[in-house]
Amino acid sequence: MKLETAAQQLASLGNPIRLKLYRALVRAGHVGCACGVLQDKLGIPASTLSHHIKQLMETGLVYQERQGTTLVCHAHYPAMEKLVGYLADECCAESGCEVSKEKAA
Amino acid sequence: MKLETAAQQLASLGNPIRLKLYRALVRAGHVGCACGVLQDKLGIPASTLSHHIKQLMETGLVYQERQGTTLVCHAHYPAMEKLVGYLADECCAESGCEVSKEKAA
DNA sequence: CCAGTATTTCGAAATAATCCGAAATATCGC
DNA sequence: GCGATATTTCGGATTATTTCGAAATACTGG
Repeated sequence: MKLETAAQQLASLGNPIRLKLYRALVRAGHVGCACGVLQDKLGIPASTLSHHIKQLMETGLVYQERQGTTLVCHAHYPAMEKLVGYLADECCAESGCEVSKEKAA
Repeated sequence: MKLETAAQQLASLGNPIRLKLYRALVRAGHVGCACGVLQDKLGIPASTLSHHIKQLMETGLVYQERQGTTLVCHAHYPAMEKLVGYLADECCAESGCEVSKEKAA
């Protein structure tokens, strides 16, 4: 994974609205969540929400799928796994933290 | 962990220079790395580097410790573990991804 | 306490992000 | 194709981030 890509994904999660939005999608699981529902749930204007969803899609953390007249948003789990892996990758190589202990086990 | 805190930490990692810097510290392990060494390693002006280190310290991902005349920077592993945990927390509750399989095991 | 090295603060310009209303676009069922 | 519903694009004002040189500050060793 490229550092530049990871930085963009982290930046896209580094905004309270987008993080809230992303976590709502993660919680929604594989059925996803419609833009309109997210709008109601988060209580923010449609144009602002659309802007943030777009950013999350550009970094590959979220994708959309049309179902009838609505667009359903999904968290792209593999992308998140890769990102977390990238962060944990070199984690605590020398300090023997929990994460590295789990890796060793 | 507060969403606001997580967002700030993610944002602080969401910049190529800071991510590179942070990963250098992670790789350095418990011995850490002096500001001056980081400056040479990353090849960026001291004032810019200081600015980015400050941001990482404000979010709690990095801390400094004085050793003689130099300031040594350290990655704060527990903060990273909490952040990764926050992201993985609700990950794939319904989709059965790798992470949730590991959690179940 | 002075010289020397290490790091931060200041200042200021360039660039980018955030926000949201209004208008535009997309899709479906009929 | 028309009307209804859903979502995005546009415009632009406001605020925040990034950058780095120069000056200021912090600390140690002697």
